[in-house]
Amino acid sequence: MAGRATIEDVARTAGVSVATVSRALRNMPNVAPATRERVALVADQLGYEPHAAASWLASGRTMTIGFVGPYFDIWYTGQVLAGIENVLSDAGYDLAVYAADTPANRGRFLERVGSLQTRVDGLVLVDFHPEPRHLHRLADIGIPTVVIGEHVEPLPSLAIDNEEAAHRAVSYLVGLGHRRIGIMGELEPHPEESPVLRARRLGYEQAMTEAALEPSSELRYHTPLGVEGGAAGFDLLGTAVPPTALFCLSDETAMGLMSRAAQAGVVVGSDLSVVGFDDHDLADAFGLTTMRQPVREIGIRGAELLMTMIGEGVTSHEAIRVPVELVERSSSGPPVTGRN
Amino acid sequence: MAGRATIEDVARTAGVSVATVSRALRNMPNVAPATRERVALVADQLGYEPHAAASWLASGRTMTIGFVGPYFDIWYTGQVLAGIENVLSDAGYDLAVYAADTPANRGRFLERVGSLQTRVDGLVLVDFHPEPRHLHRLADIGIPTVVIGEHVEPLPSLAIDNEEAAHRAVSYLVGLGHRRIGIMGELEPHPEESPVLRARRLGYEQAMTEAALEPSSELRYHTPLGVEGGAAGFDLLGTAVPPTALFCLSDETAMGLMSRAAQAGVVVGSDLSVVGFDDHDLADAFGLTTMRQPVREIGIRGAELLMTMIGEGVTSHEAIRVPVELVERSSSGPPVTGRN
DNA sequence: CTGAAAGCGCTTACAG
DNA sequence: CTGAAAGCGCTTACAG
Repeated sequence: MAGRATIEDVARTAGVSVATVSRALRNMPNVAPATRERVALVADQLGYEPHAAASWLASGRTMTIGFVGPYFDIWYTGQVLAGIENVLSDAGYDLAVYAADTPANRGRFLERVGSLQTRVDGLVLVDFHPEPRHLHRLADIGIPTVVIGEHVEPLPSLAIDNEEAAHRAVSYLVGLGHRRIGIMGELEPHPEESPVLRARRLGYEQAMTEAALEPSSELRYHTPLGVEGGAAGFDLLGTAVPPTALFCLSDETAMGLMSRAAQAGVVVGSDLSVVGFDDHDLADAFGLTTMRQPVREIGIRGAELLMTMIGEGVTSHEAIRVPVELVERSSSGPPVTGRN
Repeated sequence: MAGRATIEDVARTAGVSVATVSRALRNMPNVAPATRERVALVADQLGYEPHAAASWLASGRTMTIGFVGPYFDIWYTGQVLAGIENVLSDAGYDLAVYAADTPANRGRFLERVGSLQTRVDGLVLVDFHPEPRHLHRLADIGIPTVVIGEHVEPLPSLAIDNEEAAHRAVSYLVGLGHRRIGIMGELEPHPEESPVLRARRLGYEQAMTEAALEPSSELRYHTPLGVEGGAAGFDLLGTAVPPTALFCLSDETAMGLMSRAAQAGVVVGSDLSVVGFDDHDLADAFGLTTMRQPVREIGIRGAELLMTMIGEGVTSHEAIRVPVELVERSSSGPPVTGRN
């Protein structure tokens, strides 16, 4: 209420110059111990807090990192965000979040991306899928950036191998004896199919082909990702010859599907095998077989990489491959004999 | 790469003063249309982006809102955050997020809260539970603040009536005929019991008492919130006389419990009735009866309230009560006759 | 409608 | 080890 104390107030009452206050408070070298103590004491008494914008303007450092990600209300984003937040707050950085879910939001973000240059010291891009021209834009701006969810040269990145993981999931179903294996989620030619989902679809197709199975279009079930999408997706199955197994592009899709299947009397795990993707918190509760990706760890490692880049002023170009693990649960099993 | 363009560059090449550039670009009155156009054109050509810190320092406005919330990896927080982000980005505000989950984090936040004065134009506190001295601190700082999740005078707030909602949930179970109704979640004397959870517990106790039932300590199952906690909580039930119904303090707890129960051969909905709290995305898939709170809407309304306060420079003290709805699904039903 | 100038509160060479 | 001073890039009365 009495007005903020400024560095000048501290300097005056401590009987030193503002330069000395600045150095003392930031623990810079070349300050006499006694001086440092006195300044700290006075600053404390006055309740002095440096004005972020002023120091930022003078130093060029913002001590904040930008997080650009899809929907904040999905499980995946929350996990990554939590991991990142943890590392950054330990390192003394603030976190500014930007949603880039809808095309409109992405556009808005890209328009403003130039302004980020003066707003953040670094950037984490989660599932952002920059196009080449956006990459140029980002490169021009020159903010240290880490990409999560895919590899985008020349930026450093952390990502799983979606194609390989999907291939493994489907091969697993093949190994169980399934022949009619469907795929469910956002699929081409839907415009929303992201590079991540495309890679998973390709892995599916390749595994099918390798097993001499036809990834026919009948086995492709296009539905939005998410719980509702999965529930709706179940209704797409009710045609002539249903699949005996389904590879779902996300756990949420799989769980939505499973719940609708159960309502319809379909026994998941025998009538219909389901494999998901993510290892959502509730996947275990659902008995869902899935491809586990260490989402939270990805966030942590991404943030750590960014801190290293900023701290040491180095530019990384490494594309880190994060392992994915098949977690077998009760939603998958051999096909029921006598059927199919 | 050629170095950022500054307002001075724009002014020089447009042949006007920086003051005029500033006014023109921010659509302030008293700029000749022709001038405005020319300035805009030049700014565009030069790729000019105002330096956030400079304008912030000069104007005192940061155009960013602080979000303080618990764990970013839980469903509730993600929903609120998504709602808020939406409103703020439409209004042209940035969002800075601060985790205040662990006591350590809360402490760190409170220590730094003074510095927020110069970092954000407003604050949203989600389930933060400020103590009186913290409130004073916040009041001293004088940042427009909206509280979500509880009512904290004199700050404006949005919250459900946790006690009433819990009361309703338990009365519903009573109405079904249950007598041994347990409560599960984080319970006193556990130090982590938040005001929110306490209110739910009180609602439970009151409903029990009103029904002439004893909320005995045997019926209190203390377990961490979350899926794992619920699963672990099931094992606590296996004692002498198990409850026929359970009120869980969160849907995640309820779902964890249900999955473990199913594994153990307990039929949820008849052997054991379960009512949760939240209406999680997956509650429907689980057939979970629950108290639905409009989480995302709470975020949206909170952000809108904050925008109004900031935009119109008014201080609100309203404590907005948000309605909660009982959603009946298959996890609850009358107790099995012949038992209990 | 426009400009000159002060000022926002720091940081950082530079000089001592 | 310390201080004087320039400078970061804007905004905002004030004067015209």
